[in-house]
Amino acid sequence: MRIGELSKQCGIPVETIRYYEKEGLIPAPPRSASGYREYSKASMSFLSFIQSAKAVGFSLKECRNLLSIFVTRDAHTCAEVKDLSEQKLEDLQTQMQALANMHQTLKAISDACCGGDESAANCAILNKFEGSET
Amino acid sequence: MRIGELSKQCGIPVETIRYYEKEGLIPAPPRSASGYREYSKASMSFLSFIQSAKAVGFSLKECRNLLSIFVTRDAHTCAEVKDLSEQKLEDLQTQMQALANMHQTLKAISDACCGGDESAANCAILNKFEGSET
DNA sequence: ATAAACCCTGAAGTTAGCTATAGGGTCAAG
DNA sequence: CTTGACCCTATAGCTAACTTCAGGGTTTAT
Repeated sequence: MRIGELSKQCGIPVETIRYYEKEGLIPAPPRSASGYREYSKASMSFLSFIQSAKAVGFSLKECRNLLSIFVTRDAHTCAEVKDLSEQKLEDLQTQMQALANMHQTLKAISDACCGGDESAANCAILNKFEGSET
Repeated sequence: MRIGELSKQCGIPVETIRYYEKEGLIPAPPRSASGYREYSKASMSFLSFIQSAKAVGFSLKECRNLLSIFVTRDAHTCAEVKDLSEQKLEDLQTQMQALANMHQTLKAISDACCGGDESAANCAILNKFEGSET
């Protein structure tokens, strides 16, 4: 299968597949006589692995680590993999908490504003931004 | 006040202050005979405005808009300012929802793994990443 | 008067994850 | 046999928000 076909199958742009190869996420496939990449179905596992891991918040760098564990999984433990998952779960919660804090703060600021058609000369939101130690 | 002093007062690096000026967030201050920027206390309002707005999730571009409204606030309405706040509140919620979805998905995947010291050859997490349409 | 600490500009580098461009070779259909 | 779709490489560009660097002038304290 050539790169265009693989791209269609997994919904990842051709350039992105080549980019992943360059970044060492997926192995370089064999080439045809004319230099075209020739992929097997196994290549799709790698790409769907990346898609899945990205979808739950892993960075490409982290995907690369996960993939390298995956290909040598006999030499790794479940504990190791689960640790990475749980670390990421914590990351996600930390990020959610940060957003929640921003939301709460902004909500309080926003609620103090009348939102009317009068001039913003004394707008509570602008005043808060100017003066407070938010 | 020179830039180093201003930097110390508001806790923003000197380079960042110059960067904000270049990006049009803060007005260019007058210069001394030798070309040094001379700031007044009013400059601190702008910087703390930026800090506050950034802290609740506004991008620098959005900060620039907010600041331009701020400096001409007599010609703007509370409604306009509040609309921007509420839009940002929605943004934050959307981002939180996205993170919550990731967290939920990863939690389910992670929970399926024993986390033990045995080989990851059949690790549920790796299997999910490889095979599923998460 | 000299050294440390400060200031200036303009340009380039950083991170992440691509996307686009230039310039060229290959393959399949009609 | 040529046209269009496909493939290749290497390099540059994109966004965001800075940070660093190179090279040079100024102020302040001793």
